[in-house]
Amino acid sequence: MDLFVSKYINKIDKKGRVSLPSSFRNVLPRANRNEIILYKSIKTPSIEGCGVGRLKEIAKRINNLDFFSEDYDDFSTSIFSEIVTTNVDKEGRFLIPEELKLYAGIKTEAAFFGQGHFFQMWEPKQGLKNTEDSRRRLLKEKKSLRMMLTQQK
Amino acid sequence: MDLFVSKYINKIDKKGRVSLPSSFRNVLPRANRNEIILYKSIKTPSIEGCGVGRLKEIAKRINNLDFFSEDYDDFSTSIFSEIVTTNVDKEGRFLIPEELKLYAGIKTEAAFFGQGHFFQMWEPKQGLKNTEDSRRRLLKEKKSLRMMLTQQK
DNA sequence: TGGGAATATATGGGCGTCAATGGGTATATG
DNA sequence: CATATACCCATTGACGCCCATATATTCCCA
Repeated sequence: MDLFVSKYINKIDKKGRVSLPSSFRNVLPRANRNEIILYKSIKTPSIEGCGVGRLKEIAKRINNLDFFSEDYDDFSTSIFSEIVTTNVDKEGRFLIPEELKLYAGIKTEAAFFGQGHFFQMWEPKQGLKNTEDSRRRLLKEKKSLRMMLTQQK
Repeated sequence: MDLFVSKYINKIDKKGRVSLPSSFRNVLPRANRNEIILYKSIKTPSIEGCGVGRLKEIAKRINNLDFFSEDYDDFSTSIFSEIVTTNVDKEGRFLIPEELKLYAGIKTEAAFFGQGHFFQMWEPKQGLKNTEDSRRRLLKEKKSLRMMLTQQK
């Protein structure tokens, strides 16, 4: 499986380390399995993460913008300076930068939610509430959910 | 990782030295890890920097402008004639030329902002404000920032 | 197929190494 | 000779690596 799926709740130890769920580690390419990138989610108080390969794609896209435009600077600043890279140790653990923990309200535990090509980290209670909320929103429009799930390519 | 990412705030000591963040040093090619180039940002009161290899890329960008336009001369002059090279010592520190420090209003601390293929140095408060402003501008067009981050290949 | 052994995962902690910072001294350069 | 800059050494705290354990999972063979 090369997608981030399912959810896990892991503890943060005294040193601030937290285990990246094993199934998530397996999504990372073998070459860069010891480094991930993290950044603040745009729409929610959560942290998003993924492998470094994705960052290189983003870099390519930004590089294609007009170098002398204001958009270039805005994207470059908002993305590259806000992204942090973190090393995953041999046991599969990593450190969440303090600023990101604050942003997500994470203290002693982190909830990991698979999102396909990336994953989210939430303060457990808020994260679970968010899943309920989004499920509820979807069910309000049952029709579109059914379409989404049954539609063939 | 071969890109300048994340942000750091480092102190400038009595002698005027400041540490280039370790992760930035690793972006520089092994061969020229003790030399970087610095120049005034065209659009903001900040200093931009990168490895010497990047010079060719800058030249290419400027060359893509219309040769007979006023912009061509302006960019060419403002950038190339203003570039200074600086040595990074064995501890990873370098000196910021006085003129550049004045231009950016940097005194006792410098904030480093990763920008992908180069980095920016700001007076910390101004730099943080600039990031906020950038993000605010982009969030007005939420769609585009989200696209940049999540779009697949 | 049942049960024990081997393996993997999440977690805890010791310790060496490295990054950021400070300062002394030699060397260069005008 | 005076000032600037590079090299050397030292300190502190953070982080990575190693080792250890408990629980969960998989494997394998009788």
